[in-house]
Amino acid sequence: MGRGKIEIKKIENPTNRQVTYSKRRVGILKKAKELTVLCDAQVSLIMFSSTGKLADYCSPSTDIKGIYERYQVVTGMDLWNAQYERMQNTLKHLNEINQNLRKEIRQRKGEELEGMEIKELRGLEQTLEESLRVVRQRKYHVIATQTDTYKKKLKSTRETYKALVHELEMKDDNPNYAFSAENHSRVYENSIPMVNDCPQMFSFRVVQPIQPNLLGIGYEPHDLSLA
Amino acid sequence: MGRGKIEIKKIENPTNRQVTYSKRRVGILKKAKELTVLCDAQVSLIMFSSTGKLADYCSPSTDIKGIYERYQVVTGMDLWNAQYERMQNTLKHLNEINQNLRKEIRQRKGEELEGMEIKELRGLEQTLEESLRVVRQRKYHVIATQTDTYKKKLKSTRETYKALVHELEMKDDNPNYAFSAENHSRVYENSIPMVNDCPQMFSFRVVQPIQPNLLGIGYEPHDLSLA
DNA sequence: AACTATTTATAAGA
DNA sequence: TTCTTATAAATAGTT
Repeated sequence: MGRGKIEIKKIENPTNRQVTYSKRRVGILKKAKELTVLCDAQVSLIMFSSTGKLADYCSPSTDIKGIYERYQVVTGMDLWNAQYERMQNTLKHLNEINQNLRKEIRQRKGEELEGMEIKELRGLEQTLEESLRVVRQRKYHVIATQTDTYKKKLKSTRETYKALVHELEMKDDNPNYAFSAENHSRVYENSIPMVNDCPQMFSFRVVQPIQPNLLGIGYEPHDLSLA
Repeated sequence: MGRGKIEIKKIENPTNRQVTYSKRRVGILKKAKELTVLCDAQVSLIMFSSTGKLADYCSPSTDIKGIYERYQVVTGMDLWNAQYERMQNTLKHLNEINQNLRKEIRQRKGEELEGMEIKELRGLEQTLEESLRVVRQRKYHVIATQTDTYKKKLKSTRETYKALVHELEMKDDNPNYAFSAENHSRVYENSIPMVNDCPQMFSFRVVQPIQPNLLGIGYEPHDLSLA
């Protein structure tokens, strides 16, 4: 489209090449814009001249980053840089470790034992026996500690109560002993939360368990009896 | 450039728009290629139609990655950050899951029980009891299967041995039974490999435990009892 | 950068 | 989609 037809091959004359680049750059940019507007398309055009000068266009409805990400999604192109690849590998590795950990848990739960040999089964059995021993020991320890705490609290509450009764008796005997009605009620209020602080201590043989969900891990207790 | 001049604004008729997109897409791609060749430029062109279809061109001297990296250098824009951050988050999340899985395993091993309440300890204890039960059951099953297999093999070997002895007795009692000296020696020759085929079957009850190693399964050295 | 002869792209129609 | 064709647009060579 010009005074003469030209062959599509590199223009060897640098000046000529630069002139043609300038003209055609304008042309293609215009085409890109028109395409965007006419056809409601998203277009990204990036050009580097042979001298390294950048010219670009991007549809106003998006940006280079958006185009780039969308391009990645559509083409499935990955490994765009070493870092990405490294992270991809780490991700894969972590996933594998996760799978193995999950498998170990399943086996410790007694699931998925099909492939195991006697040696392994015997080892697992012994590990579970030892674990069970430790858990039981710990449970008894906690129970003992809590019972102890409870006893102390109960004792303390009783003493508060006794003191209170004593105070009331004093007042009955000697009305001048009481400073005010306010003091009285305060002592009563304090004694109640001390009992309610640890409700499970009183109810755990009776009430059905609310699932403890430590770290999202439940061990599914069937009952709460002390064994 | 057509039968009539058109205004550069969105073509509302979808069919028309699609047709125009197809035509102009070809045109602009051609322009990009020509620019690349004629002017020795590096061009990247990415287009998404309004229906989301991708079309792209990239100068053969480079690739999309190269273009975008160069674009980043020139503009100072960071195109990788979004992607990087997303992966970083996934990585973090996976690591958290990993930690939780490890913690669950440790607790199932009876380690790290300090923070657990009675409820949880009781649940864990019951889970371990159940697991232990299943593992034992499985162990017994495997042992039973193996013992059974061994018995069958032993029985089969004994029968082979008996048949052999019987044959030899026949020959001793009635020399005519043998057709020739050659036959004799052949029978003897054959009998030797039959015994040697499975030497452990004969030595099993006599010799001190050379591990039978049926099916490649060995036992834990410290405990071979079935309980 | 401007001009313009010519080629090229493409809008509309089939 | 593809082909055709009249016409608009782009641009090569020139000034």
